[in-house]
Amino acid sequence: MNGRYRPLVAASFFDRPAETVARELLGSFLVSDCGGKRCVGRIVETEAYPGPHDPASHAAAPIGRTARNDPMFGPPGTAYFHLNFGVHWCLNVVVGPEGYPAAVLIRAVEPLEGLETMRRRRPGRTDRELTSGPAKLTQALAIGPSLQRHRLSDAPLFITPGTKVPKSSVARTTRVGITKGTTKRWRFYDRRSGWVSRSERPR
DNA sequence: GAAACGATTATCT
DNA sequence: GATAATCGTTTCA
Repeated sequence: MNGRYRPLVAASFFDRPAETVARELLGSFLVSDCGGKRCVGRIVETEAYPGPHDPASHAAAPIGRTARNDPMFGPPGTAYFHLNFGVHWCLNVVVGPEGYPAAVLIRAVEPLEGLETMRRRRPGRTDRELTSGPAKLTQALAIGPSLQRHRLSDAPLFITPGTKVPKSSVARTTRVGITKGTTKRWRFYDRRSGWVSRSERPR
């Protein structure tokens, strides 16, 4: 059961350009029942990786389709988990038509429900540090590559409409931590939230 | 505070 | 063999 949260309609919402989905995902709720405890976060920061023309994408044109990026070619509304620096798992939502590699990275959420469980999973952290980064939130929600290609309309990990972020509160910047495609402003966040990862790393 | 840096491993050249 | 869509600790001001 999905409890009191109603799943998004996957096809219509996610089968659109990554930039559009990244902006509109702000304010949605990410619900995880993994590990037997319900944890809910409001999505406050995202990044778009819109296709093969994006040199920063794991599916950039020179790379093509490989074992690692294959989930990005899957149907819209499914999960793509990738490992970063050998240690951190990050969650992406696959968007656009099946067969076309595009995704939205979920960079930060604001804890709404299951705070005690998240604190137990990330001991010694302040509440702000629970979910204010792409690999922090996967730890707090106890999610990872066992959910590779999982449909994000189904338990135990799904996205629901949540509360809409007004246009005036949406900030748009360049993406964080990449070395290619650094001029594109494909990062979106809710400027009212205290859970946004501020790390804009200079190059 | 801000900035530097090491961890740790799959993936691609 | 180099690199990477990060995090957490240490170091310095």
